[in-house]
Amino acid sequence: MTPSRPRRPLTLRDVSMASGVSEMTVSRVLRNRGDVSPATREKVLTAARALGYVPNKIAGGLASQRVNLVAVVIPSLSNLVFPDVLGGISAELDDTGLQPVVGVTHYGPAREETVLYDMLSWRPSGVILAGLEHSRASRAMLEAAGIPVVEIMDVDGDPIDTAVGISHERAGAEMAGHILGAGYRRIGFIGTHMPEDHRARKRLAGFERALGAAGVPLVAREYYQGGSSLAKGRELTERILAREPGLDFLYYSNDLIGAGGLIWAREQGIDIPGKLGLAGFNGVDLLDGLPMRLATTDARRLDIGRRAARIVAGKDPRPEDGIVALAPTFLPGDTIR
Amino acid sequence: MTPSRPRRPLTLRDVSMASGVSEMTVSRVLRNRGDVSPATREKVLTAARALGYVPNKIAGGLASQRVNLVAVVIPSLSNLVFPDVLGGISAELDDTGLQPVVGVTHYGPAREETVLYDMLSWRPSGVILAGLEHSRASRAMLEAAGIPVVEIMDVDGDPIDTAVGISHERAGAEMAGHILGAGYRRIGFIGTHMPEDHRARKRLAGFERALGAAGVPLVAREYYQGGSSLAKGRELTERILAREPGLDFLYYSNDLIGAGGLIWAREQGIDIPGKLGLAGFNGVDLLDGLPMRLATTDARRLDIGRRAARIVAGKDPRPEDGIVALAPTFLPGDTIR
DNA sequence: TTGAAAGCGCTAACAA
DNA sequence: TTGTTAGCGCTTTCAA
Repeated sequence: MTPSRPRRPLTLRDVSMASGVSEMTVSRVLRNRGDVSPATREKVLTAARALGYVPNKIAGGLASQRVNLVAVVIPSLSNLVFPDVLGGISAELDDTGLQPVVGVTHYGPAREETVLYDMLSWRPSGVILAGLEHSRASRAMLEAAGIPVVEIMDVDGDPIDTAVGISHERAGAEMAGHILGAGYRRIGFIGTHMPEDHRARKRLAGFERALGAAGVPLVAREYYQGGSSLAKGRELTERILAREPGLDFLYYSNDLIGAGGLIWAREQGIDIPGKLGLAGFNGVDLLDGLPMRLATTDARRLDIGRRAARIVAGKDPRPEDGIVALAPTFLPGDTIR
Repeated sequence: MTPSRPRRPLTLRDVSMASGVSEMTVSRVLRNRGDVSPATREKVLTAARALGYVPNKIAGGLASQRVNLVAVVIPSLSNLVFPDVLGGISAELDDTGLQPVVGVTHYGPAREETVLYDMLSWRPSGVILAGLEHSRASRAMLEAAGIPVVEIMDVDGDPIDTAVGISHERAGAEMAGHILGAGYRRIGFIGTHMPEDHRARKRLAGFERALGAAGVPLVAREYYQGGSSLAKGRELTERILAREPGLDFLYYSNDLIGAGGLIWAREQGIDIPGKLGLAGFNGVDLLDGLPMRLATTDARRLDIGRRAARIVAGKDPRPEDGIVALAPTFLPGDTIR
């Protein structure tokens, strides 16, 4: 038999009355806290189930001054990379009783501020947020919150508390090394319109630095606005090669536009990787299965999520210097000779 | 100057003392509620900002018995379709003061139960969840919650409260109509291993029903486990055609495996859409830019998110029969002749 | 092992 | 327009 629709939400007191056990003891049973006799325990659980009681965490959180939430603040969900990071986070949080709550900023610092304010107002046990660049107000809020704060994805900068990620500067530089090592010399770059995307900017900086150190200039760049897609990659690749037909390598700021470029170039009958080499960034496996595998860098998304979660959960200690730098890994693919 | 790290979290009282205004009035200012003189208002805001005060929603929610959260429960984030749904939801919630909170079930009914229990314990103002199939206990919880519950994606079934989605039965049947209309007769199906994916199952049922009505049998099916990817699509397509070389059409349960099949078939030099036609499902735009555009059905993800959110937010009334059926839309592409 | 009292930080309702 | 009082539903603390 289904209990009828309640007019008033159920409270501990209802369970207490139904079971003839004090509220306090009901509370203990429902949280598996303290010693309760098996008999009492059974009575309480039966009553709670019969009523369909769901504890009120609002009240519980207020009374205990603790809330089992971890705020996770990321720029976007449609980016392919963040679902992986989230996967790592929730896998690692799973056995801790902590729950991730996700907020999305759409790469806007003002929006990030709002999202942080909203999340902090729930008094979470920790914060994981993408990037090291935040507004003054955001930093102030995080510092004042008095909880673990882990900035993820990037380690090129000054963390508020702890940073877990890769050095994008280094990822760019290492890719330059592989490209130069393969003998390419007329190199172009295709990426999102910068200011908001700090990590892409740092990769490009590292990339250019390493090229420069070898005396090779970056011959051309093509920027775009808005989301990444195969179609964007096609269009930009066509455009940059129209402008600079002599290019023999294209470094893309992500795999998706890189794959678009790859598809377009193959359609044009361009010899890849002979005449033209290509590389992307991220190492998304969604694209496995294309006719040719794009060279790229594994950005260690899953590991970043895991390590960040471990620190927030107190499974790992915060490192002295507050920085956990993972190694970006070059994935050769078929598009570098 | 930065305020020093607080030992004790700030409360309204701190703002009250710092500004010389009563707690109640501070509360009013911070919520823009009731009439407050501009002068008082200014005093309060200045003090709050100087201290770096962030209101405590736990306490607020308990006192007001209202919480501006909407629980959104979906099977997966890596599915490409759910980020779109979420986009629709948060776009529509944006000006309502309501905040979506996302929970992920990984297609497990038991996991769904846990997630729902956890979310309901925060006493959200409404619930949006994917699908019409839930455990007995989940249904009971939702019915007992006394808040708007919108089940999304699917309308083939009995909603707990309200359903917003497309009829997958109809989507399958309509696709069959287009395929038959184009003259294909030896048709195969490729999809995920069923039980957990009710919507794919319903599409297939509608598809077969419509084929059957035309006296055309479904010649072959190929199921797979685990996530979708281009690689999976290649592999399954190769396998089904090895088994049934005479097939002239393949209907895939999603665009990603369909695209994998498309890429593989082109590599084999198969004449598409002449010798072999292909269609997927969802209408994900991530894949725009492939050499050939896969025929598919737009599952109306964004609209579903928007309509669901409007109902939860009270912008739209709940329809009498509790069902908002959107029309799945055929997108022809280049893979049906 | 169980229970009683106090109070978490805020807001509803009412009073001034 | 501002302030006072009570209490939201739970857990902490202490006592039995």
